[in-house]
Amino acid sequence: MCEQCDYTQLLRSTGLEATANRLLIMEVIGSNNSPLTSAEVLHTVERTRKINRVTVYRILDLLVEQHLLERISAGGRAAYFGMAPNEHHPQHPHFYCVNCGLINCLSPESLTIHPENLQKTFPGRIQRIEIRVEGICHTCLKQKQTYS
Amino acid sequence: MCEQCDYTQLLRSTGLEATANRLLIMEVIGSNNSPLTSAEVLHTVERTRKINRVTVYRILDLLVEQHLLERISAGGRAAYFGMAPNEHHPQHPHFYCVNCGLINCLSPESLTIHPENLQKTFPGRIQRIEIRVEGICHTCLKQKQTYS
DNA sequence: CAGTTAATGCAACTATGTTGCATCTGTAGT
DNA sequence: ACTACAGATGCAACATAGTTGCATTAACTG
Repeated sequence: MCEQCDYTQLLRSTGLEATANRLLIMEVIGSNNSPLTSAEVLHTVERTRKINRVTVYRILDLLVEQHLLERISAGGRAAYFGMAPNEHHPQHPHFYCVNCGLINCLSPESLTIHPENLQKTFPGRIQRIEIRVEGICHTCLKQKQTYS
Repeated sequence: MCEQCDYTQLLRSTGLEATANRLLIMEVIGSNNSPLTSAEVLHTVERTRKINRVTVYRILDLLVEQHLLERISAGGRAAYFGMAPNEHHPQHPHFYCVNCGLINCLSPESLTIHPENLQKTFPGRIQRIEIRVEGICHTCLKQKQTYS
């Protein structure tokens, strides 16, 4: 997803120490082409370095809070984490396959939204609009005749 | 949210028995003006009738599967349940307050989406598009000067 | 009203995430 | 380099949301 990002730079810019764990987690998420769950992040990082499950949760929370990562809710219970929108990564919708649980990033232009109406009348503050497309992915469609 | 729906009718139309538990759960969700968690449904139903937690989960799953209810993912871990779009209830976006956890239904016209581009190029089947607006609600804005 | 099927209840379990506190690490000041 | 401190990490225990297997009950069919 991101080869152009300098993670150390990104971390420092928010005032956070660029520790080995934080860098590794950003690299794992940044180089994957779709969002990952905390468990997936944990297991991937563990291949490189011993790390505690709780540390992963805490770093993910911290990075979401600092707007370096984005928390994406899928159909299931687990949250997914991807790069937050920045100069290299525009915000984009996600696709969730209700059959196999796959999460995919859709291109930013694939769905456009017009929040002008909403902004006029909504009394709260809007920070982010998440668009989630649900359905059956290409692979599941091919495998199960039931769906076609 | 819904006074015009005949829940017995709705259940029967999907081939499900209209049991007391199922009717009650549909009434609880249908008459609330924002989506509820399974725990909220459980506690509300319990005021009328003894019911098991697992039964609530099973009925909610069943009704979502039959497209009578809609599962909405909020920022937190718990899923929310609301009436599925039907003739009385057009699909609509939801607002989630990241501060207090409030979930609100937005008017169907408040945000419009144009899925034409996506349909042209997406190889899977699209069943539903969920739009979630995240931010800080009016009440939290008023209470916390930090946000303003 | 007997037989059958679907619905519900109960207990135990899994997955995901959280908290409190102890320990370690990295940085700043000397 | 040494010390002191703050922040980061680890560990154990806990909390919450949801699931599964199996026994029991309720509802429909003839």
